[in-house]
Amino acid sequence: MGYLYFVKFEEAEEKFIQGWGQLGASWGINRTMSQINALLLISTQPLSTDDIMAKLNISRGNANMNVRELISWGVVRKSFKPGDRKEYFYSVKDMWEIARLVSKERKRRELEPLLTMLQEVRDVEGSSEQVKEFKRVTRDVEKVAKKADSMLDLIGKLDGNRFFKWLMKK
Amino acid sequence: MGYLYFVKFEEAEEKFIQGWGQLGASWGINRTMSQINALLLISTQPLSTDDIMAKLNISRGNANMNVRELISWGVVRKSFKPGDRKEYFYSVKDMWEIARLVSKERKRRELEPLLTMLQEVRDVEGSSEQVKEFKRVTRDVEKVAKKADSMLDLIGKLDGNRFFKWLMKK
DNA sequence: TATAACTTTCAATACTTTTTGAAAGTTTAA
DNA sequence: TTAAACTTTCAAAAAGTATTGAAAGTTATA
Repeated sequence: MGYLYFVKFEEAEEKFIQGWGQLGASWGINRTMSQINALLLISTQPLSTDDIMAKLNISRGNANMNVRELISWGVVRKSFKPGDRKEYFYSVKDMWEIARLVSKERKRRELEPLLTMLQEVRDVEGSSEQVKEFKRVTRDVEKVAKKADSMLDLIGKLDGNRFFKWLMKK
Repeated sequence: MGYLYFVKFEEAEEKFIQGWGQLGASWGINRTMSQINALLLISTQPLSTDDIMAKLNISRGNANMNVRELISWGVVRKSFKPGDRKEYFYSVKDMWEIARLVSKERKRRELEPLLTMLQEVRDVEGSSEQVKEFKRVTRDVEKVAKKADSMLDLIGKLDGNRFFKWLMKK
C-alpha cells in the first residue's frame, strides 16, 4: 500500500489502457486495437501475442488481427529475439509521429473518398434554386475539405515541435 | 435525360447524402444523424420531421432523435411557419461554423475526459523502469493533448478564412 | 521429411448500436 | 374541456461490429 496521494501502478496502467481504448472507440477505431497500442506504448520491451492476450484478456484471433492492423497503420512494428521463434511487437513511441501516421491513414481512408464524391457530384445539371444551392454547398464542403487536406499534408511534413511552435506564436 | 457529361440532381443528392453519412460514421457519428445534416444542408427551405422521414426512409423515432441530437450540437435549428403547428428544421450552412461546432462538442466529450484521466494517473508511485516509462509516455500524451486543445480553442475563436489564411502563409 | 512452434483465417457467436413503431405525452384551437 | 395535431419516449427487434477458438497454414529445426 502506498501513500494515499499516490496511485498504484497497476491501477494507473489499467486506467490508461481503458481510457486510450475509449478514446479510440469514439473516433471510430476498434477499441481493442487502441488498447493494444496503449499497452505497447507503456511497455518497456516488445510483447508477444501471448503477452498481449494475457494482459488484455482477449483471444488469439483478436490479438493477431488488431496487431496486424496496427502494423498496417505503421504504429506498431515487429521484433525478434535470438533463439526464439515468436514475434514480438513494439509501438512507435513518439506521439507526434503517431499523430502523423494516424492522420495519414485517415486522410487516405476518409478525406480522399470525400473529395472523389464531391468531384462526381460537381457537374449536376439544372439551374433551379435547388441545384444552385446544392452546388453552393458542395463547393463549400470541397473548399473546407481541401484546406483540411493541406493542413494534414503540412502536419505530415513538419516535425511536431516546429509545427506547434509555429502554430502557437500568436 | 441530360447530356452524358452531366449528372442528374437526384443522383447527385443521393450521393452527397450517402457520402456525408459515411464520413460521419467513420468519425464515430451516427450515420443517420450525418445524413439528416446533409439533407438539411442542401435543402433550400426548412424541412419537417415528415419530410425527413420520407426523404431518408426512416422512422419517426429515428428522425426525432437524430434531429434533436443535431440541435444539441448547435448544427441544426428549429423554425416555424405561421398557421402551421409542425416544427421545421434547417442547418447552419457555413461549413466553418459547422467545423467549429463539431470540434467544440468533441473537445468536450473526448479531449476533456482524456485530460482528466491523465491527471488521475500522474502520481503513480514507484521508480522502476516500468513506472518511469509510464510517466514518460503519459506526460507526452498530455503534452500533445494540450496542444490539440489549444489548437481547437484557436479554431473556436478565429473565423475560417482568417484561420486558414494564417495557417497557409508559408 | 516430420514435427513442433508458431501465425493466420474464418464461420459461428456474442456484444453493441441503431432503428422501429406504437403508446404516452404535450400543445393548440375550437 | 376535448379532440386533433403534433412530439417524445422507450422496449423490442434488427442491423452492424467485434470476438472467439478451433482448424488450416506456415516456418524452422531436428
